[in-house]
Amino acid sequence: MAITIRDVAEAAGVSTATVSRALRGLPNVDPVTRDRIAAVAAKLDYVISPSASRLASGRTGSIAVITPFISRWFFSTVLSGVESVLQAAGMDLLLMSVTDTASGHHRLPPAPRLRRRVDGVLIIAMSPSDPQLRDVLNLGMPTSMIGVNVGGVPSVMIDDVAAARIATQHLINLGHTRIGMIGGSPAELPFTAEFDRESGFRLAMEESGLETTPTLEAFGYFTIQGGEQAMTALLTQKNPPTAVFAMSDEMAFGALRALRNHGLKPGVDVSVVGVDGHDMSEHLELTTVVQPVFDLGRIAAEALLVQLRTLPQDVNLEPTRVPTQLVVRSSTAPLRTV
Amino acid sequence: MAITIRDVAEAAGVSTATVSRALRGLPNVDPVTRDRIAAVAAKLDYVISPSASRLASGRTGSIAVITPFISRWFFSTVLSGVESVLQAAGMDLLLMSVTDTASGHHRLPPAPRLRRRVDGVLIIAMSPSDPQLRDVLNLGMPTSMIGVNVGGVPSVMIDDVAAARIATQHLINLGHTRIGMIGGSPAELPFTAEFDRESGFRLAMEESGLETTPTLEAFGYFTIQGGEQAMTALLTQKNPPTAVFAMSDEMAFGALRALRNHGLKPGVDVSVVGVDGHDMSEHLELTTVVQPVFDLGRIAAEALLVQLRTLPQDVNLEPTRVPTQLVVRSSTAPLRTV
DNA sequence: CACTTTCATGTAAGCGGTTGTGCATTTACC
DNA sequence: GGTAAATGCACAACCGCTTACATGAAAGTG
Repeated sequence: MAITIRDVAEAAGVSTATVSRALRGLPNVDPVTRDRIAAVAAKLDYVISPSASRLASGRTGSIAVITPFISRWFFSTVLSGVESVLQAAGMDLLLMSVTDTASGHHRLPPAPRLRRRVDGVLIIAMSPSDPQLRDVLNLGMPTSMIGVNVGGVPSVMIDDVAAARIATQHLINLGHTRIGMIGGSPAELPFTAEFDRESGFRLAMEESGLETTPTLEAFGYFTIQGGEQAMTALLTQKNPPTAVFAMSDEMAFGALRALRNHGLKPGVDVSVVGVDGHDMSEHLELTTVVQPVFDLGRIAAEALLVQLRTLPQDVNLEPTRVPTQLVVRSSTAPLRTV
Repeated sequence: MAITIRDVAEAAGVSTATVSRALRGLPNVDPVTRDRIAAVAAKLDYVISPSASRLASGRTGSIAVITPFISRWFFSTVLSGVESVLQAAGMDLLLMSVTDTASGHHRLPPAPRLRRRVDGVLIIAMSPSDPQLRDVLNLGMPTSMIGVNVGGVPSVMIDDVAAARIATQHLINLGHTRIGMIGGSPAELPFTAEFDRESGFRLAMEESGLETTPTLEAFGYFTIQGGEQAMTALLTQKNPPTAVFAMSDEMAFGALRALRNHGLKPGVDVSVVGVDGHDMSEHLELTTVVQPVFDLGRIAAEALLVQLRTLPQDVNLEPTRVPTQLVVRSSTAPLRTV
């Protein structure tokens, strides 16, 4: 049916072995022969059979990307960065989400679907304590992680502690002392970012001798809706905060909305700062700590490719930290002196 | 090294053929034998080699998803819907973007990378006249498209003409007569949606005996930024519109921002309506024609799976239309009588 | 010039499954 | 009880490529 390497070999008057070597650019092939083979292959419109190549070589030429969400801004932007690198490298990108986007419940665990199927795995922001993550890591295949800190596995991330600290410090510098926090969730499987950003928040508060009170902390589940509810909860306190640190821009968006619903102006009545550098943050005038999300994906993918060509003992296990930047907009402003 | 089907066969005292049939649930296997084989396979922790299976059977068990963008809301949401179906069906999802997200220039065309690699292709919102799309369709493999209308190829989409017409009619019903439009781009490769939404807009205007003037039409390139610039251009006309139909929510967001920058209030000074039902549209109080984006992906993926199990002549080539719904929010309001 | 290297290519044994064919052994039927 | 059909399973030929090893020729060496 389709053209095989044998057809090319016959047409070029060589063996299939030579065709295989010539087409893959291996050494020890006469340049003249190589050109002839290339010409014949092109004329016959030959394309290699990936299945056969994979079976024979043991390499799949594909990478699995495992992510808890596909359509959320952070995840799709990371994915975009990953894809740009893998496409350039000629690698296939297998996309697998870990949770059911529609119903929220967990799907088939990814680990069994990975074995013998991909050369490496790229994991986006799963919880370090997620058993599914453990299963994947136990596979022992080349792995690269984004925003997850697990010892002994290469990863790339921002310094979440520093990011949260800078954001909080910014509020403190503006004169705020009653500062609230909108976190992720009280669940037992926190993301690395969630954990670290909380630390950064507390650290900044402590450094300035400010108190953190549980009543000024709420959970927004990293969604707009959740952020709105969290902010509403904070605003209905007896003594509401004058400024709020939200762990993500999307929660901050919700917070801004809650403010508006209460007739309050962001930056005037209550300051809000987020973390992410979401596409819409500029549009909504949100002060935020911008992280290079596309680059996070790009760098992690590149690290994985390097890993595939490197001896295990030479792999860099230290987390790669990428820089962040505080971008101040009108959602934060000096505390109004009453 | 790894456990093969032969190991399982020996341990179970049968031939590899029987193991193969048993594990795949094929008929003509004694239930007792099947159970024994399943038990042995589980005990040995056997996983099939996809490469070998693919080579032998000719089926790859994977679907390529081709999309011009990964991180934009519409595309990542569609992708999410696609993924949910393919994952449930045990199919591998190969993600390929067509344009270089970083630099904007075109990458390797997808067609050569598709041959012998996937069982089917799913295409999201490419231009019907894109030569790359032609190349892919010429491959003659099972294909399903989302938001693209090309004769003879199964597709799923909303009725874009109707959606635009309803949105425009809504503005007309509110008493507006000077109605502007923010379209995609003046490029020679319009998306189907772009083309049809323009038709819908003109149709609604004509039906009501209203004039469309080129000076009240601008291009927003389907981005927030572009929408903002387009709206700014419209506002600086001698006789600016009192209402604007934007072809997408993201452009509408930009339009809202432009209004704010000019000290104008959406719904009070100028009404804005979009199309999409973007996550943020509720948050920004944008009136919009909601389309079920996740379902678009889900339905297209299901149609593709059906196609893989159907004779070519039985494939439904008529575009599947999914319903939309106008959601009215405060960005649109009756024309202020001066 | 005899001898060792190097280089270009061929030979053939896999890689790990799938599936058409054939052969017993049951089961069904009259 | 004899024949026909159905069932359960093994045999073995692939699927299309990769790669260790073999081979012969050309090039380098003292």
